[in-house]
Amino acid sequence: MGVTIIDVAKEAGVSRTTVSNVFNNRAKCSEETRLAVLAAARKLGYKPNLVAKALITNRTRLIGVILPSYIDKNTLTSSPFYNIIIDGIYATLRQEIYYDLIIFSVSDQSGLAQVSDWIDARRVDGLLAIGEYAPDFLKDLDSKGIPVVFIDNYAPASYAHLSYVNSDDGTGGYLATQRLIAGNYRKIALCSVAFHSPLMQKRYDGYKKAIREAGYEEYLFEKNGLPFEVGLQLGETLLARRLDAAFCTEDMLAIGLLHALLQRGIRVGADFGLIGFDNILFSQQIYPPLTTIDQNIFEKGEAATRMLLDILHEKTSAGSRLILPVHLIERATVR
Amino acid sequence: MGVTIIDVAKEAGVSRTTVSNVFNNRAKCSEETRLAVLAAARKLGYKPNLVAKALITNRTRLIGVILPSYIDKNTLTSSPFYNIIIDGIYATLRQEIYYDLIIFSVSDQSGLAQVSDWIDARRVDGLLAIGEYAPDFLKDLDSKGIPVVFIDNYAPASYAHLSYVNSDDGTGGYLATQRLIAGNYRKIALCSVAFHSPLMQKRYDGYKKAIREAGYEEYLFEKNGLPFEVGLQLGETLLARRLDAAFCTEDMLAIGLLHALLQRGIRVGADFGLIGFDNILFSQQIYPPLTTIDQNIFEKGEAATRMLLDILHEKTSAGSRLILPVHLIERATVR
DNA sequence: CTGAAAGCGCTTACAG
DNA sequence: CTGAAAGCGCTTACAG
Repeated sequence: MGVTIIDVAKEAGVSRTTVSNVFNNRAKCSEETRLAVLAAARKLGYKPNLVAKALITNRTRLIGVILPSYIDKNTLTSSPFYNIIIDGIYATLRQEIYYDLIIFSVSDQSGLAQVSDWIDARRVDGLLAIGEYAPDFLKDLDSKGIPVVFIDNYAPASYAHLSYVNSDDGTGGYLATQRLIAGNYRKIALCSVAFHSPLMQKRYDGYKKAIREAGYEEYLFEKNGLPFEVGLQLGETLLARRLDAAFCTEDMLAIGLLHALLQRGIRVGADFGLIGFDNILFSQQIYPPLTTIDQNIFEKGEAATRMLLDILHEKTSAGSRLILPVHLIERATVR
Repeated sequence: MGVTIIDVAKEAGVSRTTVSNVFNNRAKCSEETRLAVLAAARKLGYKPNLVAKALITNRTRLIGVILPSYIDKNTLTSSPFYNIIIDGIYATLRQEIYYDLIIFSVSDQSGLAQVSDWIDARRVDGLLAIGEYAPDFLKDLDSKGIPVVFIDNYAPASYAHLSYVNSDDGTGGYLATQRLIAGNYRKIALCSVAFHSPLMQKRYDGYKKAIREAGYEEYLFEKNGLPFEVGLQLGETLLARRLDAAFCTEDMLAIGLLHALLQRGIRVGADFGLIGFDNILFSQQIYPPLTTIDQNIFEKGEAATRMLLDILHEKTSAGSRLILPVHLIERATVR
């Protein structure tokens, strides 16, 4: 530590400008000096200081990720969804040297102001945000002058500097419900957490459409809380109401429900149809494996990151929108 | 953006030193000027620039986390363990204002050099590292002059600047095996991935001890790969060899095995005893819920972070070691 | 209690 | 092709 560009310049017998040029391969310099600089740097163990570089260039090469963790303190633990997204983000970022991630975890709505300050303090180059936030916060983000790409949030459409990538949630809800109808189940529930969010409403729209087309009746079960726990509690309710199928708006909810059903000796698939949404890894690891709507979460993370990077490099403009396709994954919880 | 400490100083009619003092509440200044500075800052929308601050103070308030992802690109997705750790880290960090996390994900052993450069470039204040690494890399980390705290790595004991927090792995293996013996199973397998790592050897030691005390025979099944997949494949093998119980050195392995067993119509618990290790959230969400060894992963993340922070604040010295207790969680996969 | 000055390690016009 | 100089936004002795 402590060896700076000046030391390298002295050692190589050139100016610091030249050293800087070599390291950023900007101005063309003779191969001779280039080698001399590199040799001096290696000899001295010189490591460029990104902090100093960030100060002068006004670019930190830091991407902030905003995660809503007001649902539960243990965001990552309880939401497999976020993990896949983050894996997708990393996979993309790793291809660009020296872009790093810094995660801002929003513990509650009142913590939003703190996150806002944090973003300013760290001077991140861009932002990736997952999920829904208060309108004021969106407005605040929009005013920061850095690109932000949302995942699973339809609101950015009304802001000039916010972009988003979402999945085709409506079609997902439709496909799931249609499959249940095709499986000859009669009383098909829609189970949801955060039911009133725009995202869930789209999934509900799909359900509604399929139900109407079949001339069936709607059965809505919505409750707030941790998805798995809600699913667990819903088992009893659905059985008492004599439902024989359920489309759950997220996998963890379906997995909780599956647990409750299995516990009561129900033969899921044969006697009760169950479809989730997300296709998290977990959904195929449980037994019986869950039939679900795949929304390519990993690719969603990749796409959002690619979009942000493109905006940063001015290959795309802010305010872009992308909707990714979904499809049904047949497994064992539907006959 | 763009408003600096100088603007605030002008607006408040004081020097920048005073503004700096107010924001870091260092030197005592009159309440009057303090208020004036704060008012000016608010009026102008001043946000301190952590990058500039980091350059001058030589402290970035950034903690690096090193994650081994050479097992699988999708580290977070496939390893619930890491998520809990990271949640624990965040929970602790959030209590200290302006400490952030930057994650270095090691894609393969050859990527180690890159991670090393990265650490230097970002000038992180300290490091948290999870899992096992090549000896050369440990040596390299040790030489960086910043504190690093390991989780699940026994090697740091031989380095002056590396600390660690681990679980009582030996006792865990012992408790699990003992419980299986008490359940009257006769042929108890030990299933493991990364069997030759020091960590797994400790769990194996516990197994061995219990098996010997009971006068039983050892049955070792080890294979490298993704834990869940290995578990899935092991089902057939164990059944063919007429084993009637298994202690799996990690939950995801046990969950894969459980899946394979259920698929073959085995009544797990009644006819086959199964115990995992970790107590990830998943282990209680599956059906039947998994009997396992709880190692308090969340608290491990918290403890490691606390330790790092204490070293950073010179309340503890580098080279510390902490072993956390484990205990058996009774659930449904053992009779 | 407050201010003038030096400096952290880099980049970037601008000359030559 | 290479160098001298200014400056990014802050902190920190040191005077007063």
